[in-house]
Amino acid sequence: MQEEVLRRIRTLEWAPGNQIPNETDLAREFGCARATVNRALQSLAEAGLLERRRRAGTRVAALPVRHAKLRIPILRQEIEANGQAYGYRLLECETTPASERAEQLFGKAKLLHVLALHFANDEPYVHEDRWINIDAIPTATEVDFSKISANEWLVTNAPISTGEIAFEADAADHTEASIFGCKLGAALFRAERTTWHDGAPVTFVRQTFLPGHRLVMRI
Amino acid sequence: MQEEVLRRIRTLEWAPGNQIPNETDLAREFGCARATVNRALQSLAEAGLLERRRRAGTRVAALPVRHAKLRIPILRQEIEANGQAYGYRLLECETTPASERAEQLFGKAKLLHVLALHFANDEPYVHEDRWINIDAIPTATEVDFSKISANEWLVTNAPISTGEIAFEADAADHTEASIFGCKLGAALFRAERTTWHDGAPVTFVRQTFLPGHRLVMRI
DNA sequence: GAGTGGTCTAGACCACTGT
DNA sequence: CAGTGGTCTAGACCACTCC
Repeated sequence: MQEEVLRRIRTLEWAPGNQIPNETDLAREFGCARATVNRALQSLAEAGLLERRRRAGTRVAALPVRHAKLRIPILRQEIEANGQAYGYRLLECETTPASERAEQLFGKAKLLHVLALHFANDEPYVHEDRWINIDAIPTATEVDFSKISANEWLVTNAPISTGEIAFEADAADHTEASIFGCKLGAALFRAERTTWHDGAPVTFVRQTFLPGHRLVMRI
Repeated sequence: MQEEVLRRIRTLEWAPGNQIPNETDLAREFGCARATVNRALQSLAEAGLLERRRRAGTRVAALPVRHAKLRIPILRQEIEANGQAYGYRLLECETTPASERAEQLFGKAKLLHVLALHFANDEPYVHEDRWINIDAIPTATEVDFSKISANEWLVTNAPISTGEIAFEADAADHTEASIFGCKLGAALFRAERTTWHDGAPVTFVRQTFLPGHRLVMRI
């Protein structure tokens, strides 16, 4: 049923921009209940292939905005899924005044600053620079982040509601060059993630990956 | 209903790894039909917050793999959505033997090679290097890609079933340095997309963004 | 084998919105 | 205001899988 609809879209039998029959008619044609048609079409709409509006009906998306789903695993899982041995080392962990960047986000909140390295087969894989809002998660000060990565601890101990993740390319600074053994200014892949709970920022982390890292998604 | 479940997960009232009541019980508790509970829980499972298995029941994900949805818009839409004027220029378009990289993917297929620039407010925004499998889309040879970008033409004229997109940071080569007015070796953000239809590769495109570009997603 | 989620049906009412 | 999708109910049967 959903596959037949997909086929008609893909073969351009139902061309981009065109309206398709309404749910009741499709239900009759396929000999199934309207609820079944509804689920199938909603799923395709969510995937960006259809555009649905009440009264206006359902159309094949003219410029289908494809959606890719990005799995954001814990780094340990990502590394172990690649068949490599995971390692972790805490570099620095202190309550400290916010950097300029962190202050923009957190304001005057009390912050914990955590620097750490994640290893794959004993090679540096990610350099992590994290700020944690102590006002939002007071128990964070009692954790020994040399034993468990902030990455994993937060996942199970911080109630998180929304977040944003951004990716960019940037030049390696002195620290990163020495960590990854690359040249100063080499192109590195960065991910910056911010999470909020109840409108308050909980943590901001900048993860810098080893040179040559690729982020891959299926469409 | 879904919100109440979400609340219990977020406040750790239902802690990671713990089993939650089954659908029938929840339906009774919330005074709604089981189908309603089912939809709510399935939606949360899709978001990575719950893990569901028949007979074993539903658990709060121990290490919730968060999913971010990446919208992959047509470049024109992306640029215009930023309130900038979209521009496009074809640099080169010819049927040509595959590059080493392209040959890996397409084998001996007949290929069209398209080089183009996308502009935002007359500034170079993306450099696009694309290979199109003519055997898969014969009509591509009849299109004037100086008038419409391959990006937009393919979306409405190529039946696409699956795809993969990868992001990486890379050093600017001579061409890119002169296009974007940056230094040789500067860090640039690249996206490489491959699409297939019926198991055959349709197109491979490498898009290189202007220095400082960020890809942002909500979680 | 029994209990769980997965999926369907048939029907109902509602919310929105284009005409 | 009429037609569309959005969502719910109550019930049924099935598929899987853990015990």
